[in-house]
Amino acid sequence: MTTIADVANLAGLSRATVSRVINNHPNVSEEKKRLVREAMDRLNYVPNSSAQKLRSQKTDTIAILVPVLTNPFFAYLLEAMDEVATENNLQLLVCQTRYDKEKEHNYLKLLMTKQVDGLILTSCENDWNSLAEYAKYGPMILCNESSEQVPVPAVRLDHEKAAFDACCHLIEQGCRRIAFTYGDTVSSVTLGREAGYKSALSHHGIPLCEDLLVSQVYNLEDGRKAFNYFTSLKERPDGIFTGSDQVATGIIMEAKANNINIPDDLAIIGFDDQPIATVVEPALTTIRQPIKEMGKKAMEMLIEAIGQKETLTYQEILLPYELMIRDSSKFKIN
Amino acid sequence: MTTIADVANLAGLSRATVSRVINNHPNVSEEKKRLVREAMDRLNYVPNSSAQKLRSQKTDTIAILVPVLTNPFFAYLLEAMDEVATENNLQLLVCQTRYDKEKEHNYLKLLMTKQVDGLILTSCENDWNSLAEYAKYGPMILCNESSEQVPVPAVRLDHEKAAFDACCHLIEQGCRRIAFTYGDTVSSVTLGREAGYKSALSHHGIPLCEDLLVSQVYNLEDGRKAFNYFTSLKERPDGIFTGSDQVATGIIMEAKANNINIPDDLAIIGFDDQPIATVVEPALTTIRQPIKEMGKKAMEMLIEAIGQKETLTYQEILLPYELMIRDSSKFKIN
DNA sequence: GCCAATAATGTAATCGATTTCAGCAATCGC
DNA sequence: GCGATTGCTGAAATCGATTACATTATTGGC
Repeated sequence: MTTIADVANLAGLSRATVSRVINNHPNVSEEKKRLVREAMDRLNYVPNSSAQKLRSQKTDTIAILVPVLTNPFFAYLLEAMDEVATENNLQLLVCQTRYDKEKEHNYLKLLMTKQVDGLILTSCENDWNSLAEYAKYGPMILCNESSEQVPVPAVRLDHEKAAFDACCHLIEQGCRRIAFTYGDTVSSVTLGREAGYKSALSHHGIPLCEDLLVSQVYNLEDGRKAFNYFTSLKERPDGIFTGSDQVATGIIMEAKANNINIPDDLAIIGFDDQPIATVVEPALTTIRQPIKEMGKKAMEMLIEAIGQKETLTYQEILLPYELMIRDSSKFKIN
Repeated sequence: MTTIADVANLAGLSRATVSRVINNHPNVSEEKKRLVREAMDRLNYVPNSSAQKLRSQKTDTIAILVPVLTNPFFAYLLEAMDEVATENNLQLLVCQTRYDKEKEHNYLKLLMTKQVDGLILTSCENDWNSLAEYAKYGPMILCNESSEQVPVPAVRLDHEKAAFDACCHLIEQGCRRIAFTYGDTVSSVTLGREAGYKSALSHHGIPLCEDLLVSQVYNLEDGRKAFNYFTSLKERPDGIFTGSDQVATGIIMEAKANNINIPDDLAIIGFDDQPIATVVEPALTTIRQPIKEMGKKAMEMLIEAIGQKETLTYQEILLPYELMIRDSSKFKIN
């Protein structure tokens, strides 16, 4: 392996000068610059980045924690973050937690071990206290999730309000037994949506029925299962607010396979407005999140935080959402 | 920041001993182990990984180059790789090239700068020669793509044969003017599929028509555009073999919006058998790739290559595929 | 023409770990 | 009871860069 010393020798200069050329320091004569460049070319030299990181105490790498990449919501979020990151010459370390506490813990340690300059959390399995612990070691931003208990800024949308709107829409369309499916029990996203769901019900004087709340529902396949669970109930729901377009799509497909009419027998609302929402038939009513802006904003905030070196505080940036009303929830009245 | 020296001081031992405890070396007495562990706990010590990497000359990190994460094919591939990687205590550096030559170059440099122990390429923008150049610096595996010109093993399926089968199927269903959409022009995937497409046509004595070959078609939206291009032709195709389920879905949706009957007016075949293939109506005929096995296999081979330190050679592992016949291509006859 | 300021370069310390080597103590075999 | 082996520990070199400081050469002002 060729090192900076080899280059210095070949160029007949000191390592310091070579380093200055690498880092574009001023005060290096053109003549020596040329010599160094030639030597670097001839030796096919590339600086060892572990050494650079160790010495300079920064990594130019940012960790993004996502539960899974196969959920398009997170894929699009990552894409947006990646855009901003590469513009700023930062690398992205993509970490899939798979909704696993321990995996998440391990990835959070990246901040402690100085393997990354900062970290963005898009979902959270561990409790907020332990998160706050990690936040001491380096800048961190919450994106999608949020908690007042953590001294960390958050970029997200108002899931409570969004869920409230979605459920009110179902009620206005005539639904009276509304189910709610979600993924994680501890996530702030879930808690917000659940609160919105419940307040919409009580706001319209509809009693809450625990049978209609289903957790651990993440993807298309889970959606199918959820549908079958609901049809197994004595009193079936006539509307479902799901936490994801994938789930909603799974429900619709299984409903069709079972000759249940959507939306007349069962109205469905998804979340995210992913491409699949307009592919499935009937097209899915859903809540559009400004994913791109969310990812960009989170990354921008992190970059600023890294630059400033000040300790972060709790702060929330709420982004707008939009209820996209499509056929899966329409004309339930009459 | 607390270092190994701080721990050594507090424990009243040398740095060497602390290091041994960290790395689970034998020949450290239980007594000292305890002392070290206590000191580490008390100081909240975590080893600095840049220092570890520099000294040990390995990173336990693997770079995966994908064009985009929003294409589910790559998302699922990554998921499979991630599974094997985490089992082996390896980190994944996910790199999105966005079909950009320069970005790809930069990511390939990770191998030279020793930022990663190995690298998997799932698509390739640059020419094979320059790739071979990078391959000198560390182990590399091609996954999905392949080329005899690069001394690197490849895991993929036989795209030529798959495309041949797909097109023969269209022909058997009665299609006579078959279009072909693909993404990149230089990719080996495309070249293989194109060859299969052409040989299927000539095998059945169907003339090739350049109008029916369309490139730079990647996603749902591109699929819609492609459809509109095809309908603008004087002689429209009666069957389309696309390079991706996303594209095929876009075509189907736009066709429906234009009252074109699928498959009677236009038969469609996708590629990958992504979830969306069974969501769209009519369900999409497509070629199922064993994505999970492909990702796992590629990662396993890379891990082995990293262990062995031998120079790699050209080698191909072909995985089986399956033509999933669904409604988008059925019953064209009569 | 002299002194101060500035530019260009080198020396050596440093980042935080791992690992070789050597030293010492304890154990073993006979 | 003595030499050989084994187990445990520390001193110091090392990985490959960056950078504070020192040194020398050059320029500028008056």
